[in-house]
Amino acid sequence: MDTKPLLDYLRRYVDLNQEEEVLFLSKVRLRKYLKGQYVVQQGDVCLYENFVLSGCLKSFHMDPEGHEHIVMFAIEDWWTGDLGSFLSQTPASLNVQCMENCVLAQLMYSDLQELYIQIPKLERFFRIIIQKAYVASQQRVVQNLSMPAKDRYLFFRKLYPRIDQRVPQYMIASYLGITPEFLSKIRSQLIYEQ
Amino acid sequence: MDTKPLLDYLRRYVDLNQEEEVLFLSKVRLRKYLKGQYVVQQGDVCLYENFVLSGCLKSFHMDPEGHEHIVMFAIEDWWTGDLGSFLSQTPASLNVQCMENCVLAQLMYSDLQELYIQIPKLERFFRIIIQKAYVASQQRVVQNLSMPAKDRYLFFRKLYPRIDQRVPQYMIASYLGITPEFLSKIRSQLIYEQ
DNA sequence: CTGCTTTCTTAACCTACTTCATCGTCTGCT
DNA sequence: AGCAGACGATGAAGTAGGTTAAGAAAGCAG
Repeated sequence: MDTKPLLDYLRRYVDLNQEEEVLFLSKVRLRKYLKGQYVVQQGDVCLYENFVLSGCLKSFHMDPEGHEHIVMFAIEDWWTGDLGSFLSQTPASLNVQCMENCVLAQLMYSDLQELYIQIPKLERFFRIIIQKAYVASQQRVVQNLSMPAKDRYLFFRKLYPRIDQRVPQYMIASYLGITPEFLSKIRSQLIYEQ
Repeated sequence: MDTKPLLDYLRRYVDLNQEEEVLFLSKVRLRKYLKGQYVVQQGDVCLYENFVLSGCLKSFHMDPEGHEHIVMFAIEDWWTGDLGSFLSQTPASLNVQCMENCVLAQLMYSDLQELYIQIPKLERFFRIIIQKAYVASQQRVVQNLSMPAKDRYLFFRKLYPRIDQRVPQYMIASYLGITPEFLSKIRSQLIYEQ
């Protein structure tokens, strides 16, 4: 498993020379996780920003009653972690857990700070990542306020076609903010409608 | 109306010398808006990041059926605008409208880019602002998924004590994602409970 | 003070969604 | 094979929240 997908991703947003790319990669650490393992735990400081080379993860918040609320999924070519915790180096409010065996490319906070100094262009790169995360989150707020569950589910399928197949239904229900039973009902209704 | 509150805010996060502060302020433009005026309109590119010196604004998304969904409020010492649109200079998905006469300190996108070069420390400042906005947005996602309307309202009152008094109830309802009638029911229930 | 508009409340009825309980199906174990 | 545990489907009954419609308060112009 190599870091080519990460480089490809990087090159989409910022133009580094050979030397800079080597320096960047020297700070990247590959790490394997098994299905079920936690990459970030609620309450801990999120030490790494993680680029998914292979596998599938969920990030979720556990509320005081012990219910999971899935905030996002991540598969190949996505970033994951608790970005808020990572950026401010304060305790995470999210858990990030592997739903399959995963290979992640990890960037440590302190290394990233060094990289910013050595390769200022990277500031731009990470600003874009934060920005995209922010826009996505805000869009999700508006959707949860304005759409009924069925529409949110249809939107979800359009937005993440590859994830819909790969993730158990009750987790999609959690992502949508409804019960698995109701998602089941929505699905059977959608099949009937065709 | 002067820019002291903006300077105070700035100083909380970044340490500028006299010269840098003067340069920063030279790029800031004060502007008055009347009640009802739009600072940003859905579809336009958001040209300014706005610091509220006085007044009260709402940012909301208008859905295809013509319903408003309030994403956030802003009063003195808050930033407002469509941050996603501003950062990427793409069309805004939000409207920002004054609910009272307002005085805003505006920073134009191109001026901010220049400032980043002249005062690199400002990158840090704005990264923190984006970060805070992102964390708040994500927290809102989790809350909308996990809490019933009553709890969300109680949380809202705790988080924005000054805004609760200042904003008509039906807008708070829109922010919470419920109808004004239901908010009224919640409120009378809360009074009864004491 | 009067009348007009905008906001808030109340109440009856309706719907989207939840809860709970049951059953069928598919895994993977040993 | 045979069992256990996870997952999904379905249906009955309950609840959170929406809709509609009417009236009471409250702001504000004349």
